Amino acid sequence: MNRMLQKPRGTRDFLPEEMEARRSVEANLREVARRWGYREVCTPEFEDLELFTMRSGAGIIEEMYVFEDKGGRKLALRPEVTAAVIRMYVNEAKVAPKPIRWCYFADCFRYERPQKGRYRQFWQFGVELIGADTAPADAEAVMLAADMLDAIGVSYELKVGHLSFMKNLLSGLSPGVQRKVMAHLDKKDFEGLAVTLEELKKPDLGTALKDLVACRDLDGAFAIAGNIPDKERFDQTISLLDAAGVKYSFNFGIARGLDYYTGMVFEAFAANLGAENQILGGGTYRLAQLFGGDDAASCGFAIGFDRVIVSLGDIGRRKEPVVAIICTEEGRRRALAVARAFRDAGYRAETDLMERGIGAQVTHASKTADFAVIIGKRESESGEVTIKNLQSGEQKTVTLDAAIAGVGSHGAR
RNA sequence: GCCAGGGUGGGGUAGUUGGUUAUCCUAGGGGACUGUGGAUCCCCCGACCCGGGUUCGAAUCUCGGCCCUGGCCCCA
Repeated sequence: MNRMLQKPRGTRDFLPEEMEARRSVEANLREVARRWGYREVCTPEFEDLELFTMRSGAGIIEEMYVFEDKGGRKLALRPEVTAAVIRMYVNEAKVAPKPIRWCYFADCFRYERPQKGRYRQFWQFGVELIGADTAPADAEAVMLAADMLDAIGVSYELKVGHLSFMKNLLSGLSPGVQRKVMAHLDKKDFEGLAVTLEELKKPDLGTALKDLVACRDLDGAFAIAGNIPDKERFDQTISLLDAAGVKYSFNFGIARGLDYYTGMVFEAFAANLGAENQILGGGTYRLAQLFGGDDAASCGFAIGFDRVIVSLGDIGRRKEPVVAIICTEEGRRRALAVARAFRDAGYRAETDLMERGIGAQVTHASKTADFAVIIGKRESESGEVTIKNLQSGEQKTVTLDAAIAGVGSHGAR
């Protein structure tokens, strides 16, 4: 064992079985995105450090992979994709017809302590809806999120909230104090909250905030926080979600990302994941202006792909029949043609490369394949092939076309 | 950054009052054996996470580090 060749902390290797499972989930997500009109984009794996600090502040440098290139540029491996997509929009696509519907599947990097569902390299499947500043746009993002999670079969709870309720309650406070209060709420640290509000001589606010966080219905939220500026739009969004039959509950305590989210926010959680159980997060935001573009309202979300995979547990990979082409030395050339015929028919066909005897080839095939197609001296003379079903053990000598048809009529292992 | 539990061939394991060549299963390669060898038998391959300390001698005791699993914190 060579210690120099270990993989870096928080990264993973994926064997073929895992990759097949991951790709199958990914394909489901892609298919849902496609049906809703979201087209895939791709941005660089690393960007100017500034792109991320502009959005989220210098504090996040601690949690990023930051490095300097040979030209002395400060760069960072992307910790998320939204900022890059909006940069791309500003750079390349700000005159594209609105709304813009984009999606991405990308690996991201964060320098954090690995634990269940948290890795230093992880994948996100996300969508961004740019340029539609309306209730139907907000509703579409939530509906699409629910559709995607349903499509991959993960069991989840969807929470929808709106930042204006909390902003309403906190409007009298300075931004710094707001941030402090938000931190208390985020941790559900109501004792610390009470102390902070006592210092501000606003003990009543604590009660209202606590009620709001606990509130699970829309009327109640309006009663606690008063009428928010976006009331009409949020009402409309909610009525659209209800009409579409989306299953969700309200949570007006969703506080993360107050920095850049502007209105509706939503999150989804899986029950069986332990501490890192959030599998989706999103909301409406405005970033284009920050990156030098015209103001553009956006709404988007990202799915924590690795957490979804963990939550799904053992998922079946796509089943496909595997055909082992077995031959003797005199049949080898013809075996190549037979293999080609199976491949042309769309099947996965593998030939012997170890120059083993027929028996050993059958042994090997029994572990790795569903069918063995044998081309030896007898088959070469008759012009037929012998096909053996490796599960049932039955075999027969038939024409090549019949053998191909036979594979098609049976399932895989 | 903090806490707990771990780390023996590719996978799973036995082995600690310190003492032969580190056990077994499995996987992989080869042979017996040039048409079913998917069986049987035999052979091969291959490990004590890294480094320091104690000792005549360390997988075992000790210190530090690395990594894994889970939790805390954080979560754009």
